[in-house]
Amino acid sequence: MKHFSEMSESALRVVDAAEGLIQERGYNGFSYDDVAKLVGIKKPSIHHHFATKGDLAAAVAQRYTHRFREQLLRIEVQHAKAQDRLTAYATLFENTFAAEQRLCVCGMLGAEANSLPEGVVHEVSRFFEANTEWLAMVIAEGQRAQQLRAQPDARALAEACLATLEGAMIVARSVRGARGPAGVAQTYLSTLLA
Amino acid sequence: MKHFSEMSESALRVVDAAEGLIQERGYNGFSYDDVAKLVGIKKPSIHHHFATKGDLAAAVAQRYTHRFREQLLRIEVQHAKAQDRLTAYATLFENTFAAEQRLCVCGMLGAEANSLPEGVVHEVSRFFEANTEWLAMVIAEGQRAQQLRAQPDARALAEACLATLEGAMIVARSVRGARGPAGVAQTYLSTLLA
DNA sequence: GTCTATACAGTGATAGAC
DNA sequence: GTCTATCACTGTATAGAC
Repeated sequence: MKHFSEMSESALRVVDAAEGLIQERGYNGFSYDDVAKLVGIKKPSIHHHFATKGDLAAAVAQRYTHRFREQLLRIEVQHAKAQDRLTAYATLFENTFAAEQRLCVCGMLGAEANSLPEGVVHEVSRFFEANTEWLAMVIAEGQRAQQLRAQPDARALAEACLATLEGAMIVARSVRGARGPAGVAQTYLSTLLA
Repeated sequence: MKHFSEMSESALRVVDAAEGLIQERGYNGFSYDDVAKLVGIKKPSIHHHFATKGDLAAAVAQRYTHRFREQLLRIEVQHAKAQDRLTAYATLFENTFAAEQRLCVCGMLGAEANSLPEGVVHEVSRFFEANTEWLAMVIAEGQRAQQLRAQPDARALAEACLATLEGAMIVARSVRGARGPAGVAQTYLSTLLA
């Protein structure tokens, strides 16, 4: 697959449109024609940039993961304490959700994983693994600095944290008045504090 | 909508098939023809039982919620301590997931909520609300009995617990070697203990 | 890089016979 | 309750001109 940094401007506009559609309706809920209408070109022009729908979705997931990792780095630089880093992490999900109840691209694709082309699932798994690894690092550091309770091991807590945020977006989508990911994460975070 | 207790045997076989398909591929990932093939009848016969796809999905969600509530009652009867009840609760999700990585029906539909007929979303929200309410009750009782930490309020912990389980199924679906809902829930539960 | 035209299977849904 | 036949439409994808 071509890396998004080498894509033409048109191709990137296609990725932009597809990303929003995946977050709103999922892989099985949008079509090449939906993308074409959003970008302002015709359906076969999309195929020129991405031969198959799976290629397009994989590109969306790849760029999403890349951008997410950049945000994680930025959080590491801007915040020193574990609780501040985790709060900023939750804000990433909250900001996504605040925009028209958009889901995490990989949360949506993860749910659909069993009906997705292999290449897409691979990109999704990379997203989850990168997030778990980063969270485990942050939590382990916080435990060593005695900012967080030392109790369960960092990797397990990281998995639980990621699952909580992904799940919170999904539940909040259909329950009127439910708290969004930031609120739920705050509850989770409070159980980790020393 | 007709209640499933008044449905014909054929209609129930249709609901069985649709339930499995929704858990595997989601609302937008299955068709009337898929259901017909599983049941062993033709496509228009499905329409005889459920006029629209939305009607069918709503019936699936309704029955799923009803059965889930029965299980919650059973847990209340069989287990007295909060931690045992919560572990049994997590086992419900684990059992679902253990069968071919099946998702919670309402977790899947919740992700797709923005592209679903209104009636389906309503049933999904009832599922989440019933679960949150039950969990809040169990947790509040556990806190009063000093089996759980008294720290954050029971309702917030209940929301976090539900989100964690729903999210854990989704993450585990695309990450090879990730722990399932039971494992992740155990981590969450350990942070609640007194 | 974009277009028109088109192939071809699948979609949810309806009509009407048995 | 199930069927055959069919509807109008949408789906992904391709061929080939500009």
